Amino acid sequence: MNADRDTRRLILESARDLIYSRSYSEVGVATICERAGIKKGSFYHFFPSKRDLTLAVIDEFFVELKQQIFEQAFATDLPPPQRLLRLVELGYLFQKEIAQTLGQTLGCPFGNLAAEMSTQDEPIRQKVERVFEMMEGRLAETLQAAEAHGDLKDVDIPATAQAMLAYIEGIMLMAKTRNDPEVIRQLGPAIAEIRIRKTV
Amino acid sequence: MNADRDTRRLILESARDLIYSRSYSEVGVATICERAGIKKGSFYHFFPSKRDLTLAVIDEFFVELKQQIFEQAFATDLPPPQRLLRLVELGYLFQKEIAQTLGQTLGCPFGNLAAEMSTQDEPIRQKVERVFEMMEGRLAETLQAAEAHGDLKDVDIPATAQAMLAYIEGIMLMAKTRNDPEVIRQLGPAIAEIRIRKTV
DNA sequence: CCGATACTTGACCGACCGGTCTACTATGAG
DNA sequence: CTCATAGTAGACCGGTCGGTCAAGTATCGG
Repeated sequence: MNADRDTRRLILESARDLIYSRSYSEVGVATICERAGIKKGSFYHFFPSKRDLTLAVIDEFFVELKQQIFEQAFATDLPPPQRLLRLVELGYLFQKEIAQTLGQTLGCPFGNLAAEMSTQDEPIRQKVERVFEMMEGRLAETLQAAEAHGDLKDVDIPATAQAMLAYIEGIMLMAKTRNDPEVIRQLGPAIAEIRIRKTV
Repeated sequence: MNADRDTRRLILESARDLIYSRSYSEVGVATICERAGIKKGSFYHFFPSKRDLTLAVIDEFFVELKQQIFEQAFATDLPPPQRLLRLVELGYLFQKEIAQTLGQTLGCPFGNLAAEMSTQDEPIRQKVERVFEMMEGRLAETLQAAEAHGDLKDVDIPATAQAMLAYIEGIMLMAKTRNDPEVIRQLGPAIAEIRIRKTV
């Protein structure tokens, strides 16, 4: 009953790595089990289906990136606009490290799943949508703070947060398509320019 | 030798629709043949592999969208900045129409393929990269024109064009994820704010 | 030490995957 | 009319897909 958690974690981590670096459809349950060093029977003891595993992987990934990226990026030691630049820089570093070990730029794990699965699996679509909403919330808080500082006026904060997330996702997709993390560094700073004005 | 072209077109169009509305991996050769009303033997007479078919589908799609969207958007009857807004509006209308007939917002066909396939199939990745480069070229021309009008200063035009494309791709992905084309309308106009300044 | 429960194993399922092959037919040029 | 070639049909291939199942073992509380 403690190898329990171990096996579950093993499955979760091998699935996270494989699905992120390839795609949902390209990775089979057999491959996930092989990488985790377990057998299919064990897999289905912990997860009722490949889809449910994927739902859990999304949660897992979000917790991880929250700790590794968002909490650092949005720390209040810098003024709000510079937190946006730090977010982009951390995103770059994350992709850069992956590129150095795998030789490939993988982009955003949530964006990848959204693009592949949104029309194919409604629960996965909804889960990614919720992850995006949480990211937008963090961005909106930062914009709120900027407004309080007097750095921002007449801006529709939720819409601008959403636009900034869209821009980040776009940059990540371009980096993946070009297979070059430097794209993030070059395009990233323009995030601070994005504004959706209040419609009065 | 004229049913020839017909069959090829039939395959191309059914593949375009199916891959766009689902994904590369989710659509099998058998399904494409079924929708096209032909048999597998005919398929492999025209295309050596599913991948080669997909390469042809990308070309096909690009020609189509160039006529349906880009040529209209970038027509010189409007001043350059408004051409960007028209591009976004045409993108919205395109997604809206699909949403009305299919009940789903599909996003950008190239972005979808890039997200799914970039790490899996190098020729497909390169082809999508080239499509993106062509779009960036069109955007850069428009920025060039804006600069000539005096509407733009000290801007790194190729980088800004790339950033604008990233933003468009991001918006399309958000619209797909939320399954709502209105996202494009709400976030689109901020494209005109994006600027990457010249590093001197 | 017992019994229940958690966990693991590996064989197995039908369906589908991309792709091949042979035999057939339709069509064009000479 | 004839022959070569383009196109079509459909059975077939080994391999993989997600998922199941029965039988076993390890580990637990009592």
